[in-house]
Amino acid sequence: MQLDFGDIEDVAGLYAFISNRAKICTPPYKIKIIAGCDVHYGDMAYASCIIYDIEDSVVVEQVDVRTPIMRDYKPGLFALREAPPIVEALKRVYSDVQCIVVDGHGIAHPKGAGLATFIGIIFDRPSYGVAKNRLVGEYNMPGNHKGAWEPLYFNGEKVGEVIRTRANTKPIFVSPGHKIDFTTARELTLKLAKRSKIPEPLRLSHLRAKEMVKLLKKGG
DNA sequence: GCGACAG
DNA sequence: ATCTTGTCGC
Repeated sequence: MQLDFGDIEDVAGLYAFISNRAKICTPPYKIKIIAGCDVHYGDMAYASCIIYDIEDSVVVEQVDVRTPIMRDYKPGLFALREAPPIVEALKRVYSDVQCIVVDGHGIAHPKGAGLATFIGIIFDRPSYGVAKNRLVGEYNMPGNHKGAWEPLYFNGEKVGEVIRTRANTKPIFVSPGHKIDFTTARELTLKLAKRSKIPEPLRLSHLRAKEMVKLLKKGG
């Protein structure tokens, strides 16, 4: 599959390709090992992948990668900028990852193909997205207690959920990327929201990616 | 034309 | 996302 989105000419075709292959279904196994991936930017793109054991609540592997920045950020085309660095990091993961969670949306996207969907299709694994802000869709504000949630609708279809993973804090937007269902994504999200409203693997990869920018700027 | 717009 | 310290609040 074409992974160099740097100079893709048929962007619409690529999004249709990814969107058409996205499947929403229940994983045939219990997810124990999950990968959280995030990217930060400096002179280059710094991607961090944290492999987390859900049952034992521990990090079992960590991968850092640095790649050139191929595109600017454009709402709706986030995956073209963010996916390449994450793909490079995930290719170097040794563990047998059963699910991938990324900072962004899954099918809750104008074309039904957000970053989480791209990553899920590329690696043919369950994936979902956790975003701090809405991109598309309408919803009602969930109650102010941990676990409260409301469906997110777009074009008459449910595309995600707005979940309160922590009281007195803005809810987050969770949507399936590929090979996962709403309930599984929600349960994983709530179970992994420990130290912050953000799922632990994502919170840690976020911190690590930010740290990399700081440490590897000039030399490294 | 105007407002919205993942990170 | 990034440029940026201390500070208010749970």
